[in-house]
Amino acid sequence: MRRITMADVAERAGVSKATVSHVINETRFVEDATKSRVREAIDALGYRPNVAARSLTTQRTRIIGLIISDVTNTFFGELTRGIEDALFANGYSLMLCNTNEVLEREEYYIDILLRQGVDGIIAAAASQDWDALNEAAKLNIPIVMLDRTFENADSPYVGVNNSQGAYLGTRHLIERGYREIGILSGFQRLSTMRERLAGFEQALAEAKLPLRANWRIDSPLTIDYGKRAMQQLMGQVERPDAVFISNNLLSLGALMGLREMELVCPDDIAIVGFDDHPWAQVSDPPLTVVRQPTYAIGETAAQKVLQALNDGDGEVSSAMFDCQLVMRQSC
Amino acid sequence: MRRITMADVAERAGVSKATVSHVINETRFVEDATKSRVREAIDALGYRPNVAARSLTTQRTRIIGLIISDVTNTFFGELTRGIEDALFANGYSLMLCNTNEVLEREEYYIDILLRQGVDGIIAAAASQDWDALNEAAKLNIPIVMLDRTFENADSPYVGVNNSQGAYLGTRHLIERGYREIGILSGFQRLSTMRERLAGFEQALAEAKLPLRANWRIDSPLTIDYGKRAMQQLMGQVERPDAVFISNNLLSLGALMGLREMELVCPDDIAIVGFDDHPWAQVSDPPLTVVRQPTYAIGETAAQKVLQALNDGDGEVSSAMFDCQLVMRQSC
DNA sequence: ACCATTCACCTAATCGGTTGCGCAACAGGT
DNA sequence: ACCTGTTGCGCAACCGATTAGGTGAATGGT
Repeated sequence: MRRITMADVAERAGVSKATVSHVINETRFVEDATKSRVREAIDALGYRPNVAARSLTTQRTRIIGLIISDVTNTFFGELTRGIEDALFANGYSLMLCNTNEVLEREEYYIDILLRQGVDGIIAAAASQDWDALNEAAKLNIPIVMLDRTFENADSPYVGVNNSQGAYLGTRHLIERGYREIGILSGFQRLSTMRERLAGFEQALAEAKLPLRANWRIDSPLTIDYGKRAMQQLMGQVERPDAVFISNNLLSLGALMGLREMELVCPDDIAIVGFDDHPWAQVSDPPLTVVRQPTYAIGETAAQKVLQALNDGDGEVSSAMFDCQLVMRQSC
Repeated sequence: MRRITMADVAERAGVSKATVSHVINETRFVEDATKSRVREAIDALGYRPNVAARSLTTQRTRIIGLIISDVTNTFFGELTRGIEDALFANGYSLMLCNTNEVLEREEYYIDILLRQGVDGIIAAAASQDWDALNEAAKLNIPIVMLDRTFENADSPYVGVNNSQGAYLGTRHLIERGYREIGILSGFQRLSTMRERLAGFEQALAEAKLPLRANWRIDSPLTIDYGKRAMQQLMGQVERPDAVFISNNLLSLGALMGLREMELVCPDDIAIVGFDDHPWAQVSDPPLTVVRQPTYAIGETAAQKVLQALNDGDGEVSSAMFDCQLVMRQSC
């Protein structure tokens, strides 16, 4: 059975395709009688407009591309949900590109999205300087940097004030009386990691506390590496008595690592993590963390792209949220 | 600056659009010399094929729609990752539709996906009988039911053997010596919940253990309801000494509920949960769970749609994975 | 009664690719 | 020299919508 096209509807309603189109899009006045004949025909035939055909002429797809590194991470899941809700509310769809933090895959996806003709892109970029994205920006398609950004990015950023967050967490450790403080972080090519380290260092500096080189461990942002990092940290003769952990997967891994070494938190080492997670409430011990308003970040990012789409050439501003300290029992 | 089209490339290479198209798609022999002139023109101009135009004639989009209820839930995140990886490997893209378990949103999305002209749909349906989906199946677009299915579904299913899993978990409780066993479950309109309840009941029956009506609590699948359910369960005068929990969010909520009541697991109540989660290793206590091969399920689901796409009319089979018991310390 | 508007809708070009059909040029056979 | 077959590629219709421009009928003013 052939697909039903606008021509079929037009014929059945006894009007031209143009009129059908105008009824559907409400782009021109059509008499009530005609309008309802068209609507009736649409229902009767079960007509569904073909998006590809429409996109071809309008040059718009009502699709937004999202590039993230790991849907599995609840943090990104929550971001995605915020984005999706906002897009849904505005009649846009979401094309999900999960890169598993692989650079080539990022570039490949950018290309795909451009071919696809997405109206905008929201990206949590893994690269430190993303030519592909900047190129896309030149193509005049709005881009929003999510969670992370990079030096020469010329697109608005939506995320948190990472240094403020790290500062907050570190200050908390200091106030609780810890003096020997280390940090588990990701690699410095990620803007988030640079900023969090900066906030951390600032807090230490203000308290005139030194940071020993071997108390700072940078590793890939996975549970497994978090475990190793913690074990490396605590395997040393001179151990810190507290640690700030810049990422939720690292925190989780760290807890596993401690458990394996039969060390207990916070007695052997206190922890403040970054990013909250429902399970952090029931972990052993419940984790004190710096929380980001994740859903809101996603929502805002989506709104920014849509705004750029609607406002035409008006510059779209960045948005930086503050973090919040959630005290539990890991310090 | 105007978009660059195939005509531009053709002109620069001194050939016709047809030839350019054939070079790109390798659909017809083209002399090496010509071929490289075309390729050179493509690079020089930075030409990118327009997907909408292509879809219009080929009637294929190389997009697969995924309908799930909650990207935030790591379980779905993992499924999504498996699906995305498989699609990526085959040059397909993913359109993500997050329904937040809202029925109208599901139906709306189905419609969107059909308009979009997706080549296939993978759906974790919340409805018990999904007319919209069956209708789509009639439209000849391949559909795969993910994780859940429903009575009159005429599409293949990819997921686990839920009753086997629940049976496994419940048996374990029985073998550990528990006799007063309850169950926290979701509503029975979800196939997964029906099947898990069945497996649970079978294990009890075989051990000639009764199930008290008030030891079975069905609730929405959220952390919050998990908490309430557990508190309701344990607020009774006659308490069970063990409970099987059919869903990971409920398990998490249950742990929170216990904590609030200052009850300890497994002393006051033993738990076996469904679905593993990295955090379950470091929770207090580490949770014994029935694990599903989540990533593989997603991957398989994607492969099934692709297979349906390639094989034409060959029937695509369902795939049912087995669950596995992961013993930790909650019982 | 006639011309100018306005109203309600139609015609046809267009978006950017794909693809069936056909053609010119050349090679090979007789 | 002529016919046939093959090789490599061009022509143009088509996919299904949008939209600028135009047309006939009805209305209204003088």
